[in-house]
Amino acid sequence: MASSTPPHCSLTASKPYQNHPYPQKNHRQNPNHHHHHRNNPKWTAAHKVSLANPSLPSPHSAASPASAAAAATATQNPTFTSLSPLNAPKSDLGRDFSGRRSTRFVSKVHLGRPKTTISARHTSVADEALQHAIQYGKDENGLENVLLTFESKLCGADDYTFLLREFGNRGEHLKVVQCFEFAVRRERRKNEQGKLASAAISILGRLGKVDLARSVFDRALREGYGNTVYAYSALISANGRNGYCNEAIKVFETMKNNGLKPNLVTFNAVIDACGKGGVEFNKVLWIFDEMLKNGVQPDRITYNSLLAVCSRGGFWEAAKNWFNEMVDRGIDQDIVTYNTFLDALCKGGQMDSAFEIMSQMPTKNIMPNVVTYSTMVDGYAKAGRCDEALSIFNNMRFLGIDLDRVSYNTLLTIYSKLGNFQEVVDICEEMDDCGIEKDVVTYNALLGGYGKQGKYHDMTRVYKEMKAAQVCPNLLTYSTLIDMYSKGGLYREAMDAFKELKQSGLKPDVVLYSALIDALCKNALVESAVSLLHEMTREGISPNVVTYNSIIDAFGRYMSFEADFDGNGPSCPMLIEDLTENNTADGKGDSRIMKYFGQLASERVGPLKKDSRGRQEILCILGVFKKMHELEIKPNVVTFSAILNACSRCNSFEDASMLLEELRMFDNQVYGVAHGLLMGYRETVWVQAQSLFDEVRQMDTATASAFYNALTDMLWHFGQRHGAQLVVLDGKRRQVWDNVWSDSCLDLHLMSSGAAQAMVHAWLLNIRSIVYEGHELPKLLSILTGWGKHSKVVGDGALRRAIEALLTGMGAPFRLAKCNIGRFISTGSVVAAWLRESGTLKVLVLQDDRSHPASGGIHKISDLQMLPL
DNA sequence: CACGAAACGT
Repeated sequence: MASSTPPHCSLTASKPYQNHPYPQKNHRQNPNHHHHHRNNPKWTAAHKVSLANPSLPSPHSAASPASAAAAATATQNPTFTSLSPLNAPKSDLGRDFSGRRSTRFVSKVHLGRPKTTISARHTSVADEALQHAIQYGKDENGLENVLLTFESKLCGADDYTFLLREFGNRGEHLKVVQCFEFAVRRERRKNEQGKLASAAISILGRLGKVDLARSVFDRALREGYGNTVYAYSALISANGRNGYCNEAIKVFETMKNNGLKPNLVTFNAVIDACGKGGVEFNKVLWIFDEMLKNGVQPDRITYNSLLAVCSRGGFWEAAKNWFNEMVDRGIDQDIVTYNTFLDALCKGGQMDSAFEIMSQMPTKNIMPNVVTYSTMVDGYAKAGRCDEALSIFNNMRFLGIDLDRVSYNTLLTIYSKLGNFQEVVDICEEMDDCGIEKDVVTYNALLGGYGKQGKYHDMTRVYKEMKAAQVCPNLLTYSTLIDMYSKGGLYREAMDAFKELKQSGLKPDVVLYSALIDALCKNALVESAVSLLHEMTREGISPNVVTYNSIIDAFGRYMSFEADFDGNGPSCPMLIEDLTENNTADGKGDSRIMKYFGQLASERVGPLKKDSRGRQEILCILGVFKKMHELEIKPNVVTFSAILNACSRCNSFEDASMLLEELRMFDNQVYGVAHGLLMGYRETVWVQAQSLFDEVRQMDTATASAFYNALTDMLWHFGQRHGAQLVVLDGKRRQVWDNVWSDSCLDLHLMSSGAAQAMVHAWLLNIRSIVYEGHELPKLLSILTGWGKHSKVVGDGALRRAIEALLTGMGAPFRLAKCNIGRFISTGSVVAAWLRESGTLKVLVLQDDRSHPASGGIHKISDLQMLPL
């Protein structure tokens, strides 16, 4: 195990669905790949690159998806640019199946423009039939009669296909089915029947009726006209566009097994399905590769779908490569290309690049539209740059671009998150005025916004309003309600929402379970949390990294790692898992969830309850880690922070080393830095530390500061105080905590206690150098600790007390401000005098308990046990 | 073929 640290750990892959794109597939293109990985020293620059850029699938510069694709192109399909004989016959199905085209038809028809200017393949009789169908075909019999009336005049599959599409445009899925059945009964020619089937499948797919699409397909197969590339492609697309990506891929495989050759449309549909379904990046590469090998030339839509795959996973570098590849291949780029590419950049946090690309659009004669702007607005908001988000939005308004529901929802989400509810109300009114109705996304954003601010009454009110407006709640709605109510301690309401969820027939997903588990964790009901973890697995819902992070964090928080050999602690749920294994009957899980709510509501156990179970719990947490490995759940930076925090709560090196060992299994680089600094091999690991910090800094400040806090706390806790200080200074330099210090003020409110203490020393040393350079200090000096908002226990002032003890301990002349208990103050002259005292420097300078000059040796965790505490 | 909503950390 030790020697096979998984290479797939990604610090930056914080989205659980985001699979790290390590190209298991790529060694074909890069035979050296595996060789390289195994033999590389642990912390090469190569590893760094793979961590820093989730879009780079391997340490190889040549193995980015696009260049992998390019390599495949170059080595396996030299005829890429020419039409290979393997290429399936070019079809115009792509155009034929386009819902947009038919929509355009409708508008043109309705504008009364002469039909001859449209490349319509249907006859005018079909138009007439449609008008009749709209007028008289309201019910099944009516439509049957209309169809019978026109039967003799309607001309083949093209006319019927036209009707199918028009019914589709009107959302009439039952009419689509009826019309298809009517038409196919009257058609003898197999290929015409096939056309009808493909059209019906595609249209039903667009309407979200995958089951109906499937039944049409099955019927087509049974009746001998369904075994065509077109029907399969339509079914793939129907599944893909409705999120049944695995099913889409299955259909794709079946199709090939039946001897059919996928064409451009098929591949486009499969790749598109992958993007929607969040399929592993490698799988997509593999399919794209297969496409090239089969001589099917990718077109604009293929690339747009590939870009969408990147956007989904945040693989912005791959997107960049593919975007450039399009230019190289002479493939036209359209507004969709740009919007998708921009979205990939935004999702990858590359806002400045995105802005640059957007600025170039007009020079390419592609004008940014409402989608472009919404994408950018959302990107800036997600990057925490709300000012810029709002200013982009105002730009869009200024340009007179018509706002759509999505753009309003995006804006609404921003104001909800900012807690600016006056704006939220105003926007809702504006939407009303424009006749844009709130949809489920709007309501979910509102619910989340009010909930996050603790405005549970408003949340309840909005939920009622939602139901009154007959907007059907979805799983996300219930998840939000349950999560928010639980966080607010309103377990009764949470339970009610859960009951409604059950009544609606929706099934809890991993997010909902994770929210419940987190609620249990936050109330120190870790055992219940772990047993719910097993419960969800039994229900067929796989936990992900977020689920585990909650639990690991709770262990770190509530476990005391003191050895306790009474041996009779409550048994660990992990260990009795098998006893409850056969509990899969439907409904049992639900009643158990109800039981957990009851447990939460009873408040018998407060968040301060600490069990002292020692070894038992160590075994339990090790079991949790083991399971995480078994399920191949990739940790992220939150996991690392949670493990480091747990280390800070260990009373012995031994326990901490056990946890660090877990860290090592997850990620050698993070382990290397944490362990190296802890052991005093700072000089050896500092370069690695720098590259690690570079990556951490790529993330948002909350995530980054959490990691810095956790690492520093751990070092401080185990006496590596100089090391801790170097880490916080690095964090300060990278602005992990904003505006930590000025000459007159040190703001510690975002810092953990170890980090804050190390920072106090650093700041005072800095002030001291000002004094020794002969400069005046500001009249008033302050140290802010806040009110414990960021403390593990809200309002307990742990940080304040730690700083107070620290200042007292070193005799620093600061006192608590009278009006603000989170603020220590002093005057410049008093502090300057103290700094000039002979003993002061000595108490300010921090030392490490352990330090080793650079020796370059490999240091094992077992070294820990050899050293004194 | 493009844009929007949820869980972990602070």
